[in-house]
Amino acid sequence: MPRGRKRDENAQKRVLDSTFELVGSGTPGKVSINEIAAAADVAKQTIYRWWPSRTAVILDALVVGTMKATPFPETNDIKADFEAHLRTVIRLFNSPTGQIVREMLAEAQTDATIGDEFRTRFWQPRRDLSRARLERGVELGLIRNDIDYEIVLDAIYGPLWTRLTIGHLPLTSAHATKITAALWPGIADPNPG
Amino acid sequence: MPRGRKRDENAQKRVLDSTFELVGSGTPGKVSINEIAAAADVAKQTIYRWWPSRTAVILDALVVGTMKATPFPETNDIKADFEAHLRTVIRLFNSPTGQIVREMLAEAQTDATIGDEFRTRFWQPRRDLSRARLERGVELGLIRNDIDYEIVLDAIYGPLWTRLTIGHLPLTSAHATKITAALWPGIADPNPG
DNA sequence: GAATAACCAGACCCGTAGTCTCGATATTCG
DNA sequence: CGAATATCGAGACTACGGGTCTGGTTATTC
Repeated sequence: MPRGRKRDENAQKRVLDSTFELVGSGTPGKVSINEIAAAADVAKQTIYRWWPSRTAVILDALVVGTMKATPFPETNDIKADFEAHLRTVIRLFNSPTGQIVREMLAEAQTDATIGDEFRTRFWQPRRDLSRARLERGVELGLIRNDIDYEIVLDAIYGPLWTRLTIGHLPLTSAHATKITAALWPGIADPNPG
Repeated sequence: MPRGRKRDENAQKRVLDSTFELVGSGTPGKVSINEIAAAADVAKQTIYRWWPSRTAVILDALVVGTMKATPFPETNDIKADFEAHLRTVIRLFNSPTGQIVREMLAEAQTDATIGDEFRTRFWQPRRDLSRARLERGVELGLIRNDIDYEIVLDAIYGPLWTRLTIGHLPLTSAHATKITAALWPGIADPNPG
């Protein structure tokens, strides 16, 4: 048995919750570690004992707080599945989580390590799910077997990503349908079965 | 005639050049104003006399250094025009300019004012050109007249933007062709003429 | 030659990420 | 119980960057 005082799991949770709340609340400007510590009612040192940097805390808050937020339905209507999935992503991007994603993205632009972690822990899992669904569609004969998966995935998520990060136009759930509709002619198998 | 010493246009140019060079060189981490001042051989105060903030300097360096970098060819083959345009954008994103764009994007995520300026001075001009080209295609009967321009534009630039900012996969000029090919079935007028 | 405004150099202020110290509190083992 | 260990909170401290201010100098106009 390890000696010494036990780690306060509750404090850890308060840190992540406060981080999610503060960063996600759309407060203009960056959220400082001091603010997080104060909001979580925790000493700064306690944060740095368990996370290596401010950004690591935020990424954890993002991943933990989004664990089960973008499910991928699995029916035989793959197009409808994608629409439904995109709607959940859109809802996510318009929620506090979207704000946290933007913050992580910002950090990732000038810190390659953060970029790696962001991709590994947030981006790739969703993308892998989506790719698997495309592959399944090919098996079922619903999707052309000569598509370039990575290109199609970029085309699916790219529009959402662009609106989230550029903010040139709002992102509404109607876009799930519009994007799917725009892409499907190039994806659907013209000779199904 | 205004009294006093004239503004040193050359110093201004050195600032923008040094900024472009430093930020674009892919040096990991942020470039500080002190570094820019030193590289441009200019006093820090001289920079702040002509620009309101560090970010404003970088945005200026971006816009000035990219003025004529993404031309849009105009032939009767609109699809080919788009491919050519995308190739220039891809080349741009893979050049030092891409690094500067990422830096600006990062700042824009936590500063709405910067976001506005970035959109107005960098993003929208290219997008407007592109939209005009789409509209022309509709006039010529090459493009469906029921497309949602904004959705199509997002679909065109989204994949490039995603690869630049996420970096999950490399962005090569071959993507210009692939993206256009993937989108065109949903764009081209099925009954041309 | 006086007034003006830019220039360089560098001190200075302030806020933030991250470290360090210290005294208090849990927990385990003997 | 008491020694050893590891956490905790509080807050001082360092390092550094954005941005301001001061002061001495130089160019320009009247």
